[in-house]
Amino acid sequence: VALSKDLSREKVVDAALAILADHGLAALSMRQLASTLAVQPGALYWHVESKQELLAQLAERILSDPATATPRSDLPPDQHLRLQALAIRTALLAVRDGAEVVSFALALRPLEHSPAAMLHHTLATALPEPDAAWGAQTLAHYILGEVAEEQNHAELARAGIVAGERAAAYSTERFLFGVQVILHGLTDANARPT
Amino acid sequence: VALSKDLSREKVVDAALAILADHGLAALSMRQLASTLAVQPGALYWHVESKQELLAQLAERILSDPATATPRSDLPPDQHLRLQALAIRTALLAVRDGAEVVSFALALRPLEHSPAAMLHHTLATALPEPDAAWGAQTLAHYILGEVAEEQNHAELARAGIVAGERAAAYSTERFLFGVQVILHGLTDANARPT
DNA sequence: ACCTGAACACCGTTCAAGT
DNA sequence: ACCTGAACACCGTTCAAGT
Repeated sequence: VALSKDLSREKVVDAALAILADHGLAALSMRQLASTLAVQPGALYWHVESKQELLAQLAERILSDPATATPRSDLPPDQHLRLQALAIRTALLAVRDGAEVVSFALALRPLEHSPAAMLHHTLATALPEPDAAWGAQTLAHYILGEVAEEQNHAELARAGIVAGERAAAYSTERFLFGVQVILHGLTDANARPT
Repeated sequence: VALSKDLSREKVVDAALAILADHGLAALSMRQLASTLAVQPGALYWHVESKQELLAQLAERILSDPATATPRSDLPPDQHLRLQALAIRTALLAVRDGAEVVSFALALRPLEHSPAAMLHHTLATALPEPDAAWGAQTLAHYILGEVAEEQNHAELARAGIVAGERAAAYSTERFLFGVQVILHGLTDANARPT
């Protein structure tokens, strides 16, 4: 993407994000990344500690969009949460294997704008603890799981390993059904196990 | 594990499961598997089509336990579902990286005993379609997401990449909270988006 | 300070050739 | 029918040496 020399951490992450978006996680190797930047593989390690850390950087980038573009907070909490969930899903879908990269990064270390933290911010205005925190985690799991399945399926279809199938199977409607189920289950005090 | 020659598909899967359970997914390479079986790497490909297919076989093994040991069905559906969810979680936790292997396999191809199908069988006795089917998927995502996070964290802690932390963070109680939220949200007709 | 060149220790998969 | 030997085309990471 940037064919000139003089690497920087930013250029490395930019180029990596471009490879991820265009060709997916399987195509994102340190060696391929180096060749895109017209540089030897070892040069990358001056700017980034490891491939794991690079993936964490990519996850921050992917999540920075829905984190900044937060919808107007004058809405009732449940509507606000639906918009947030949709915004997170859209951001993950915008990059090939986005959900897998974010899931991996979340396991690796806390992220600046984790989905659970974003949702918790809103959920805390409507629920007591620990319901708000646990509910945010449950919602975040659902979002990442749903998108990861959708994208995994898309990757395998692209590789010709599974049938292409109808695109309607993973519709926004279905996604919102799950969000609605979780939100409805949360907004009842009896949800806590006794 | 089986040091004698005369390979078979079963012996290959057995040995692979042993490596997975003992050392995790990162240690499960075809070459390492071959050396465990005292055989050349190429020999494996006579008995299994690819590493992907081998992982799918492992997923079937992991899930065969909670699928057969189905709890008595004379219970009310919600109690039955809680026991099923716990049984699936236990089976996934029994093998290192179990949730990740099952998630990958589910993306690859339909499994004999997929968590969603097992849960759907019970859920269909209490809900109309498509609520039962979508609800089963939502629950399955939650279970896999919860256990995957727990296991990913454990793997990274084992590698010394993240702090060990208190084990109480991922307790059964927290898991059941999420299950309860989803079940409660499902058992209301208003859960469907309008 | 930043990058090259070259190596180390690995991968999954294929396939002629042997038995 | 089943396995070996050897290759093909890759990996992530390190590190002396250059500029």
